[in-house]
Amino acid sequence: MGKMATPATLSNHKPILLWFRRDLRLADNPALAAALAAASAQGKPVIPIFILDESSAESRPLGGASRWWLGKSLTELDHALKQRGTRLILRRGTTLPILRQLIADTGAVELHFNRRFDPSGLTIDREITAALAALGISVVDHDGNYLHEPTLLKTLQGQPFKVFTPFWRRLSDRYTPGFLQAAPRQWPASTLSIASDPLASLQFTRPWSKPFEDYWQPGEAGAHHALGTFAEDVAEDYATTRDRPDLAGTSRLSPHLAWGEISVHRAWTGADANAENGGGVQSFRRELGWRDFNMHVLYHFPALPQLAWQEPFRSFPFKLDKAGLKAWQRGATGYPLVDAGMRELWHTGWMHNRVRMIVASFLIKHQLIDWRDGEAWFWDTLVDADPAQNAGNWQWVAGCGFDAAPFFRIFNPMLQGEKFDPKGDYIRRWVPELAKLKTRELPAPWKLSAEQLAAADIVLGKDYPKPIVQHEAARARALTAYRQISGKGDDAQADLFTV
DNA sequence: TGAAATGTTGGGGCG
DNA sequence: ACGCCCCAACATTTC
Repeated sequence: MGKMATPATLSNHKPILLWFRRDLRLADNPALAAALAAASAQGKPVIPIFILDESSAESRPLGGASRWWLGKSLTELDHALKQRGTRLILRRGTTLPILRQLIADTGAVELHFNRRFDPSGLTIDREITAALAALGISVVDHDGNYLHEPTLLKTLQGQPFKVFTPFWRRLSDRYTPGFLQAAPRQWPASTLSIASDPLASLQFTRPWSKPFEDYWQPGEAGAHHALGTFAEDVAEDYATTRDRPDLAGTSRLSPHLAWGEISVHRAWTGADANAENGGGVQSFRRELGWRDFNMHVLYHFPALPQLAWQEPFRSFPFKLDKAGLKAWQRGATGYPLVDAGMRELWHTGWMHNRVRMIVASFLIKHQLIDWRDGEAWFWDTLVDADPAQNAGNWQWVAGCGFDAAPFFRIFNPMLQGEKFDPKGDYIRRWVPELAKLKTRELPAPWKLSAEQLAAADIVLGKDYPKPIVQHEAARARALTAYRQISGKGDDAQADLFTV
């Protein structure tokens, strides 16, 4: 019993599989810790694997920016494993046959992973668990990705939460930091030789993703570095600076959390390195709470990425406007703050949170374009794209989700610029053709005189687009459309297509 | 985690 | 001195 030494030749016969998914880290990883503990107790090797499965009908292919990040992150993980004497085994294809083959090739008897709750992931995991259990494999899943897994929190009536604030109250009342454990210093020795698909074969590059390297350090080390910077320099004032896209006022942890390069428990506890960070840390933890809430919502409403939660919105009179969608995607709406955000997204794979709300509101409410078109664009271009966060936040802005912003809350891009980019630094950075304008001239260049434009070397419609919609009219049109679906409108025949 | 329209108040200019 | 008007500042309501 117990820790009796086992000859290495025998031990290799029954390895333990450690299946990485969106938890690409060695520290604070319950599945990893359990696999290593079992291996150590039984003298077995541990084989770390990652499977890129885009085969199942319901699984959504990764977006381009996510692919770029994943390739980098897997490289980092493989590097960290090599430092410990092993390496990451990569496979691309359908999960179950790949696992079956690995088990047949290695004689593995045990599989560990951290639970996930997105619909396609859940489907695959249930299938795997049943199929491998039938083969006599011990499949062990772990709690490693959320503050509270979505299966744990229910209202007093036993229902899923539909409103964030009570959800958050319950979560933060009950929360105690979950699994935290330093990365292992070494890996169990193994003589197994297992083939791995080369990273390049997984096609992780996209033509436009090159500049991302200037802005990000994917991988576990980069994640911890980002948290350290946040705790030291940013967290204290986070409650206010997080709304300022012109400042480095956010954590920038979202892609690291999306790929699980850092544990959400580590982010929770690590944010208050300084005792003075109180208010900012509370505000940051609330954002982590939104991450849990969105997963909670997706778990209980799996159609979230495709279907409005609130039924009246399912018949919202969206416009089919390919040109308008393209203008939004390219950052050519003629509204400088909107365009700045869309260009930041394109160049860096990320957009400041407040600006995300503004550009999303603009697409849905000013342009009357389906929120799912925006969701799809973000899915392709965000390095932090996550099925729950992306869909949940788009439905929130559209006003059709759980606890959503009311539809009649329509952002005014000019006002938002004055409030949250008061010196115009953010607009000037991402829309450099407007850089010579005076700060008060920046939010609405179409209102400027010929002299003002000339002084800044701008020809409107040539150097920078004219606005594709007119704010006041677009706002009125959105409210009309909203009244129409909410049943409050007696003007159902109102012309929604002339702004 | 809005904005605009509408309502109220109070100081100051003015006859 | 007083009432009247204007309007900025603030508050409330509406979308």
